[in-house]
Amino acid sequence: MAERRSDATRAAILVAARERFASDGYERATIRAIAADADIDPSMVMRYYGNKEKLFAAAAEFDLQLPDVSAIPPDQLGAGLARHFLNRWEGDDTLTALLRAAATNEAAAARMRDLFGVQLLPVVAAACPDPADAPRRAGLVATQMLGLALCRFVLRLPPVVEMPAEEAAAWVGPTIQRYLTAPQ
Amino acid sequence: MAERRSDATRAAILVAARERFASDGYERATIRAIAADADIDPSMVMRYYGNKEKLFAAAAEFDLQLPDVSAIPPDQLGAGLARHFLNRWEGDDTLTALLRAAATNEAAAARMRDLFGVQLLPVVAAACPDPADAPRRAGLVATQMLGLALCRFVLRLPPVVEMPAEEAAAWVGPTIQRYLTAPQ
DNA sequence: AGTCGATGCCAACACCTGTTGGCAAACGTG
DNA sequence: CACGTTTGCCAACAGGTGTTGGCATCGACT
Repeated sequence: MAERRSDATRAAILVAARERFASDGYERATIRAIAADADIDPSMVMRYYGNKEKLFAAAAEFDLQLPDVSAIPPDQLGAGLARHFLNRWEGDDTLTALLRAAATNEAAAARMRDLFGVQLLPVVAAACPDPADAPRRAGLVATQMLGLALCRFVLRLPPVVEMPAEEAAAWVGPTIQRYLTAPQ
Repeated sequence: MAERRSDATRAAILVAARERFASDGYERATIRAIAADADIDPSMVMRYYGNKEKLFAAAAEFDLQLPDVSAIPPDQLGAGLARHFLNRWEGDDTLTALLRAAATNEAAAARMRDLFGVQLLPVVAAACPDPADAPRRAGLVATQMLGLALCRFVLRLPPVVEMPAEEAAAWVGPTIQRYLTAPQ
C-alpha cells in the first residue's frame, strides 16, 4: 500500500483523540471536539475510523515495551520495573487515556485487562519463582503500578504529583520486588 | 425539623444514584435512569437535589470510619488498615461510585483528594514517626489502596477479583506498613 | 369544610451527541 | 484534457441529555 495523502489527517486525528481521551475520558471526549483539535470535519473521523469505539481502539493501542527480565539483576527487578512504568507513563498520553476511559467504559477496561494479561503477565512469569503464581503476582504488581498512575496522573493527589519520579520509583520498587519474588 | 413524607423518596433517590454512579460513572449515570430505578419522576430528582452535580455530591458523601490508631499495635497497623479499607469497600457502593466518577469528573476527583486529605492524612500523621512526612506517606498509602480498589472493583482484573479479601489484605498489609513507618 | 403547602407526574425546552448522505474541489492516471 | 477516485465540508437526522414550568392530587391544619 503506497502512502496516501490522507495519512497526515489520520495521524492528526489519532493525536487529538489521545489527548482528548486522556484529559476527558471516553464519554466526555466528543468526536466534534477531537475533530476541532485536528482542524478537520467530524465526518472525517467517521470515514477514517468507522465509529467512536473503533477510534478509541485505535487510539488506545499501546506497547508497554517491558524490558527483557533476564537482562536485569533479579534483585533490582522491582525498582527497574517501577522506573520503567513511570517513564512510559510520563512520555505518552495513551496510558492515561486508557486508564481514564477504563473507569467508565467496559471496552476500555477489557483492553486494560488484555494489556496486563498479554504484556505484563509473561514478564512476571519469567521473574517469579513458581510460574503457577504468576497471575496473582502480576495482579498485585498491577494494583501498585496502576494505583500510582491513578493518584499521580488522574486524581492528581498533591503529594504524589509533587514527588519526583525517581523518589516514587524508590518507594514503590521494593513493593513490586516483594510481589514478584516473596515466598507464598 | 419534623420528619417529612418525602424523606423516603429522597433516600430512594440517593440509593439509586449511588448504584448508578458506581456501575456507570458520572456521565453515563443519567438522571432519568436513576429516577426510573427509584420509581419516581426525573423532575423529583431536580426538586430535591437541585442538579446532577449536587446529587452526586450528596451521593458521594462518605466516611471512611478509620479506626483510632492508638488502639492498634503499631506493628499491625498496615494489615489492619488494609483489612479495614477492603471491608469498607465491599460493603458500600459509595466508594466505587466515587472512584469511577473521579476518573472523568473533576468535582469527583476533588472530593477524592479531600477525602484523603481530611480523613486519611490525620491517621497517617498519628502513625508515622515524623509528622512532616505524613503527606508523602499518606499519598503512598493511597496509591496502594486505590490501586487495589481499582483493579478489584472497577477494572475487575481476574486474579485480583478472585483473591479472597483476607489474602489481599495479607499481601498489601506489609506494603502499607512500610509506607507508614519505614525510615527515609 | 376549606385552605395551603407538599408531593408527584407530564410535556416540553434547548442543547448536544454519534452518525449519515450528498456535493464540491483536488488529485492522479490514461 | 477527461476520467474516476480520493479528500474534504456542509447540513441534517434521530435520539438522548439536563432542566423547567404547569397542573393534578394528597395531607394536615383551622
